[in-house]
Amino acid sequence: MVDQEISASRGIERVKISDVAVALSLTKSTVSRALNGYPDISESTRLKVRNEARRMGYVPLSHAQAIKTGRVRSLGIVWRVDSHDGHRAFLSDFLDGVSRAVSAEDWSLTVSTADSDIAERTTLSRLLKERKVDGFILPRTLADDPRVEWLRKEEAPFILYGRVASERNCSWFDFRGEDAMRKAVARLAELGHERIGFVNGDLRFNYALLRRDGYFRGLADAGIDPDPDLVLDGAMTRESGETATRKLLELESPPTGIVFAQDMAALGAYRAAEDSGVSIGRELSVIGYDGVPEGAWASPKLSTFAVDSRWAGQRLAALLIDQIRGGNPEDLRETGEARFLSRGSDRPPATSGRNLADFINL
Amino acid sequence: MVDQEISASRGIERVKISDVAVALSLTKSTVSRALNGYPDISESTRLKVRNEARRMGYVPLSHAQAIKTGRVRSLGIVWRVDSHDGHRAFLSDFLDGVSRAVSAEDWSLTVSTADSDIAERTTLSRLLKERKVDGFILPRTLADDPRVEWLRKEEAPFILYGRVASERNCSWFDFRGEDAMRKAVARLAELGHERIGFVNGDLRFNYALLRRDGYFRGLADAGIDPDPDLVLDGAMTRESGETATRKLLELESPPTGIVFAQDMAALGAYRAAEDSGVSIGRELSVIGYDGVPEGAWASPKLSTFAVDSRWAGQRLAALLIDQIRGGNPEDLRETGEARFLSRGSDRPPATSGRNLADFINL
DNA sequence: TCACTTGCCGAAACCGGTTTCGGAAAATAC
DNA sequence: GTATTTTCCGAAACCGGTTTCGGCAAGTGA
Repeated sequence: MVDQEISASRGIERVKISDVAVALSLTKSTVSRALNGYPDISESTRLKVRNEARRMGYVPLSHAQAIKTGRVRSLGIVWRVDSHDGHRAFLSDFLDGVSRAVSAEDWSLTVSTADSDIAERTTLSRLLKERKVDGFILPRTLADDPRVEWLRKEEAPFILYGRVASERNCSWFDFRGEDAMRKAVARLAELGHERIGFVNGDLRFNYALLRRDGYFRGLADAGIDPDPDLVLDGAMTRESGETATRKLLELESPPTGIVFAQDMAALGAYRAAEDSGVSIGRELSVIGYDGVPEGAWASPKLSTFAVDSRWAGQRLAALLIDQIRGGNPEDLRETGEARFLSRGSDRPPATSGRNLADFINL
Repeated sequence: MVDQEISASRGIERVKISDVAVALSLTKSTVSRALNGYPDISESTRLKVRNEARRMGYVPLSHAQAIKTGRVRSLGIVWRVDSHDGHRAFLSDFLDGVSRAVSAEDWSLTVSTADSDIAERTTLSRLLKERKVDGFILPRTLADDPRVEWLRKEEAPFILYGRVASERNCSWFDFRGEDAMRKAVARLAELGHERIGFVNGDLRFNYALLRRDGYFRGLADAGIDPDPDLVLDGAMTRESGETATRKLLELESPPTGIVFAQDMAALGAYRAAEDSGVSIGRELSVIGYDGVPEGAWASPKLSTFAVDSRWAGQRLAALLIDQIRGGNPEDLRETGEARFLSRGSDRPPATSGRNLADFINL
């Protein structure tokens, strides 16, 4: 009676592994091994255990498991909030992808934010020391990323969103932005553009180096000599994209088409063009990269290479879990392709001999 | 020698509480109580322990603590990805706020996504059963939210982002959107508008009910009779905002100003206005709510009531931690004020006797 | 001086799982 | 029919902390 009152006031009692064991007249060690698929448990008892556990609503406490296994079944992400907001639009999709992959394996996701390098390092360190996570997904990969060396030293599993120079012992997922840039140049060249500019992001990021290479390969493919005046970098926001575009338009011989390494910068071009009385799509063609939703609301709509952030998150999480389970990091690398969305912002140059009819029959 | 090889191959050994104890010739129980501030430890040993622990780099494993305390020091959020993307822009700021508050207490944040009610319920249940989190932050509060009843039954701590009808035993943080709507109407009325429309969000959400009340109070304040034709709901995206605006503009006696419960819908008005040959800010005034970054890139810039999502996240996390530590849920409620950003989209009506000069001298 | 607190720490139980080890029963080999 | 595996499960240690309990030594009061 007293017991009942106490348990009533405490609410629903958790069912623990020993409860399942008692209900089946087994020991908890047998129940544990049955549920975890050990080979020394007969098929019949395994079934009995599994059914009874389900019936009783037994779910092991993850931290109780972790104390012996050393695994908390959780991945960590530290999201940088200090930089350009270009990537903000992706966060929702990206997290959704990670969450899906993680949930599919009954793992979970721990998210933190940081507004500086040291804050990020501090957070990584804390999550690792407290063992809140078993490994990290690292967004925003730098060309020479100090996190890589540090996490190697700490012997913490991790995977990069983006590739990196020092390849040893690294896993990653990345979209082949260089291919996209190359195709973007090819596209503009086919349309008849001969002066094609390139507005890159911050060169500290590895993707910027790759995309620059892609741009130059695109030029080479088309037999166009590169002009250093047409290449700018450091533009990852609308504001800086606007500035960069203005600069290019003020050249003696301005470009008729510009490839942007990032959509947000490309959207900045719209205002610069408007101010200069240049019409996007007619006097100035623009191709972006990322596929931000705003691109569909610009007029004309921004032609761009869209990346599937949800897919990236999903693959990153799946690959990292594989690695934590013992997979060889260097086997756990994947890349994906950015999908071209042909919309209104890329057209034949106004000064070109070709006209719209030619283009349509292309 | 062999030991050394083994420990070398295993890498850096974790320092555990017993290591600290041995180093100080104490027992681990003493070390534990010293670090956790028990009163039966002398000040001198407390200091010695704290210093030595720091020196040795001791950090307790969170799951090892959890097994006895029952607390994992982690909050959970299930983010809905199936709805309108109006809230996506906030996610980054919101998570940043939560993360800050949570880190300040040495807690962490577990994030999951869901694309339906049952998926959300399943995820909440799993996180709770496995005890991955000690409590939940619930975004997107419905007027009659089933999550509330369910979590009460499960005896899980939670806090709402948004208020709710059944107040018993609930904590929340919310911005007073109703005040903003009221002020928005007042603002338009002062500018001389007499026919003021209202485009609301989905009425299943509690904020929509509150904001509608605010709109009507604003009308009452200004002595304007409400006209049911001027009130629409269900618009939380650009598309639906566009449609709603079109409908209002097609009325026999269209509004000269519209208050939107959400910025994304308000931005849809820009396209509707453009198509109708109506100029925003001259023939049609518009005031939004949310403060999405896109508003600053519309022309004219969207006047709006901006909410500080980072602050919301911060307060929600702090209040929830208080609750988990034993605070009374009903004492843990806060609201905040949305900040008005006066920009270009609200002006005196074109047909008004007042002209711009009057407005400036207002 | 002796009884009685008080301050402070050690010993040990405990949390809820996992994993190792050993042994009984059943199956197989000879 | 006995010896030897094999199959399958129980017993107990273990993971790394926290918390309860008890007791020693020093301090206090009469």
